[in-house]
Amino acid sequence: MLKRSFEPACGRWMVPPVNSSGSTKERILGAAELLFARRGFDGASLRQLTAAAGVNLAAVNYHFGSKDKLVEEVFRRRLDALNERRLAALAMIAGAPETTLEDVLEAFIRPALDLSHDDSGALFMRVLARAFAEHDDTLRQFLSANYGHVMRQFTAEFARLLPQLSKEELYWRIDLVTGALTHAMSGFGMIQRKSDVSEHTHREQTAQHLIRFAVAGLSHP
Amino acid sequence: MLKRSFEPACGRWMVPPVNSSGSTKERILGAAELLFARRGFDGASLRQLTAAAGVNLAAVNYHFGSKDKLVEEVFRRRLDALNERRLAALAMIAGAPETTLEDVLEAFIRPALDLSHDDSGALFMRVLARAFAEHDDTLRQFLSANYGHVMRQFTAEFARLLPQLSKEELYWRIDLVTGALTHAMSGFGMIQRKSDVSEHTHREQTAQHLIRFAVAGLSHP
DNA sequence: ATTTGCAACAAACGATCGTTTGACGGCCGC
DNA sequence: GCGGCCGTCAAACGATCGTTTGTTGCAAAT
Repeated sequence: MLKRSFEPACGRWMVPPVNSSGSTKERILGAAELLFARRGFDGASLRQLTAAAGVNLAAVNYHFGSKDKLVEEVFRRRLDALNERRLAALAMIAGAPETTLEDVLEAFIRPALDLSHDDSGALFMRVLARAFAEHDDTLRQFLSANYGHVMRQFTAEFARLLPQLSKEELYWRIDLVTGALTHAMSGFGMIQRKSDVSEHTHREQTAQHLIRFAVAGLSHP
Repeated sequence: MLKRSFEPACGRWMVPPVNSSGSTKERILGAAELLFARRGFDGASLRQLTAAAGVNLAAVNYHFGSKDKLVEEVFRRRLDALNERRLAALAMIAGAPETTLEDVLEAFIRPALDLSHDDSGALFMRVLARAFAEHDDTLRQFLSANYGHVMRQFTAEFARLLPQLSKEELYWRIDLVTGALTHAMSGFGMIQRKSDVSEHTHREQTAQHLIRFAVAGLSHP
């Protein structure tokens, strides 16, 4: 396949440094996050993955049952916490008369921003973006079945704050915001930020631009 | 891997109907577009691909040299024509005093819209969206080396029409617009449009929403 | 002390991968 | 008619894939 980025030297494929901390399960999940982000779900093999995690090849099928189940677990581990915090933040402001669009967007984006403060969390954002682009039916059904209610609650609040928009118009705009958001978030954990700004301020800037952009896109006449 | 959509019956994996028209090369390119869109570059194997095209397995390596070269050719075939039309449309309006943001966005989006009027063109939009999400270095370098000048010319025109924005601010907004655009375009060729609107009007609506959304996102205070 | 159960391991399984090979047939210029 | 090229084909190549197996070490329970 298209030459992957880090295989030139070191024999067949270079193995990221072994993360020697944590249980076997956690080491696998961490390595999976890294390699799924870099090479995709198909592109990352269990052999690379287990080598990077410093565990035996059979450990994946032992602890997770299959590669597909591992993929689902990678999502579940992050999304459970992420969406819980999103809903908590939304609950603080939903329905209040002084709530603004910015507040709702902040409630949605801030937890993702916090999550990506540690490196592996940032990698997960790229995994998530990849999943969106994959258009894989099984994966989409899994995500919509387990986390669809989150998007539904946020949509309801958007609808309250934008009563002038028809339901269809609102869906269109939210969909486009989702695209921009996914695109921006997937940039986390990349190298291409300006080297003179810290990763932290880069993320903060991203969030600020994203929120102002989304407000404009959602509420334009 | 994650169960793919169409393998339940028909033995191992179902083969899309053989496109019996055109040369071997064109049949391969057509089938590649379909399967790369559905299963990704890694996920689509040459055996599925050649079976769908109704050609021999060895034909890919004979006509294209390798699978990677085939991937590049899939992009080149569409992007050459697409970006030529984009630049032509831009040249008609660039620099003119009465040109609006909508005009420039229209020049960028309309050729993609026209391209996706035939089904395989629409599929290519999903392939393109996938490539964006892949973050594959080789593929990105190929795209930026061959078609980077297009984005540069459009950026220059955006800069002219939005003189109040700093260069950095403009880049941010264009990046976010790109995300929304990619997201929306990748929806072409999908099943999930409302069944009571034709594919054609669906694309037209998408473009209209997209342009208005992008104008708001680019020019907000 | 013995049994039970869990986790890790090397090794192998059959399947599928991208690619290469060598033979076969049709078409052209000579 | 005939040698040379070109496109197609079945078959095979070695590599790598996800998964399974059987064994081992070890700690808790009996």
